[in-house]
Amino acid sequence: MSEVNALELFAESVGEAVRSVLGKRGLEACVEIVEPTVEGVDLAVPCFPLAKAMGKAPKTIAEELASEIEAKHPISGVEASNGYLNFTMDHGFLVRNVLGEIISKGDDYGRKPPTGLRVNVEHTSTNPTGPIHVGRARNPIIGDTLARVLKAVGHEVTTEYYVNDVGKQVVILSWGVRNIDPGDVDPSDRDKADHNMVPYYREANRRMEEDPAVAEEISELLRRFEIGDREVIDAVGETAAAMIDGLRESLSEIGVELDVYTWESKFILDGSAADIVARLKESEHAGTEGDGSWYLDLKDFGIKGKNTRFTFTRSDGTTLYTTRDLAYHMDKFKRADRVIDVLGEDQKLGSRQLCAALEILGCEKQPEAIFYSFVSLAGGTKMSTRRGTVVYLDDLIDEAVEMAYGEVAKRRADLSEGRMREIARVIGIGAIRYNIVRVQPDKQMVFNWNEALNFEGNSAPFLQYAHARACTMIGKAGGFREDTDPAKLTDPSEIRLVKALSRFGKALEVASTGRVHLLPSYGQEVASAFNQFYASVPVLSAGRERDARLTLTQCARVVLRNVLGYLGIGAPEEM
RNA sequence: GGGCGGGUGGCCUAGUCAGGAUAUGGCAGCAGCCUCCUAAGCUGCAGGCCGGGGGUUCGAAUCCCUCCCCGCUCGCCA
Repeated sequence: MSEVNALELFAESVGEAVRSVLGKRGLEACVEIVEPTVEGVDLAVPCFPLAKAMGKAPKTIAEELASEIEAKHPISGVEASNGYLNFTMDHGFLVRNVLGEIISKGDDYGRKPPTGLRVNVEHTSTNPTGPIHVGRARNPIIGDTLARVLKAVGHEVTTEYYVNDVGKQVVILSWGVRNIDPGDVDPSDRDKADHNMVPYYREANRRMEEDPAVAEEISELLRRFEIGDREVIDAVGETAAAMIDGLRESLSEIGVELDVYTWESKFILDGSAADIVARLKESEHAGTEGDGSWYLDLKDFGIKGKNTRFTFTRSDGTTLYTTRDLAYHMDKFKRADRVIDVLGEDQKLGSRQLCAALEILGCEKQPEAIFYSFVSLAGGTKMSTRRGTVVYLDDLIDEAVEMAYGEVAKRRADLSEGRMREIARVIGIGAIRYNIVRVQPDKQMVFNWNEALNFEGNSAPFLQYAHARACTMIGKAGGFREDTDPAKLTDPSEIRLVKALSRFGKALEVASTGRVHLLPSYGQEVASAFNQFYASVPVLSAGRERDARLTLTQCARVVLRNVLGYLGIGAPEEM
């Protein structure tokens, strides 16, 4: 069938039709085509901008133009309404093209051909000083979804975790794990590498604050670390690695696997951070306090405020976080054409400083950052591992899976225990991912158990349910012939569903520009349209329409499964 | 105090970049729908000065100005 998307073809035809009647009047106004908000219209052209040039009321213009435009394939109708030219798409064209395209492309429906562009997505990168908590959980979920969607639009994507194994917090943790007697701390609530270290981390912080000797010991470790003392670096690295193992397990639970783990200490050890320092010192924007510390003055780079300085070395000559991050970004640009960083909103200034410094270093490209606001607890409490005000991702997963199990057990007593557990995992974890990714990243979120565990309406289980329904129907059908005859798919619910399916490619494209929060709404739209179709017309017991309706069901199933897939959510065949 | 981001029915949320018709969905509420393909569903009802106030425009949730509230940030921290 057709390789060209029905929607695009239709939009082109509308544009041509309108341009043609305007051309007769000697007008070359650019034609604006909008998505209509009224029922039964597929595309609309507002005539308001034409009013001035034509010296007439928009309403009159619309009527005049409508009478001249001939509704030829694939346009089935043109109407004037309130100053708009309303176009409807030929039903047969729509149905045959959309269903035909889905059948011929299968799981590739909506995907774009390879672009050859290498895109590096850095996400998660949480400090290895504690388990992943819900406050930071947006990061892996947004990052992983973005990576999946970028692959869908044809890019070569690498995902990467930048492990912060340098710095005070991880040194404190490492000190705690080595120096605190297990008897001095309460055991953790969960026997898992990352959770097991939490009590030591809290206790180490407490001791450091209370005991100057401990504080001095930790400062000494830090000094040795930063001048490149192999023994200290290895010890801290070992602690960080154990922590990362725990984090990786949690990430894997929610369907997030990263391709590359890059350790920050690498840039100290291989001298690239020192090289960055040397190059920055040459810059005309560089300055020094005379005590050995160096900074860049970034007032010419759009950094405002009373302090436009970005310090890149301490007075003892050691590097700072952002300096090492510069070395890291230079490294990433050697490996990728586009570099995307998914970062917490607290990194905004640092990211701008990094971009400015990259420019100073002569780097032609800039990383693209996606910032997200932190998730807080009710009442605005910030999540903090050290203070113990925290909901861990692992606990949220357990809770969601347990609740999903209750729901499955309630309605599917016919399934085996193992099968019920399996389905419950996919549903519970899906609910978490969906609930987090559905919100625009820069909007602050307050964690709420009821919402996080919502299994209805705008939720992953809603999509999964529609998908499972489609699967059972096809299973029960026992074979059918593909039929895309438009004459057999005329119910409004069928047309609505086909239209929803036709927008898949567009939805992926939009999501790939960084607006991943729009993909869940698209999925919701498809699932909702499918459920309406399911409720409005019989499928298995239908007469001459049976094959056509099963074909539509099959197409909806493909799209639903793939939307869920791009969201990193499983699509069980029964639930 | 400066910078950046957010403020949309009781609650959550889309739309804001590229201004257009009765502002998108969901949750909770109310009223219905399982002798028929999974009721995690469907149908209907109710609920809004799109934070406040000015302005630009034929037209503003969207653009401009201003004020208010919330978050982040302004370290030789990471």
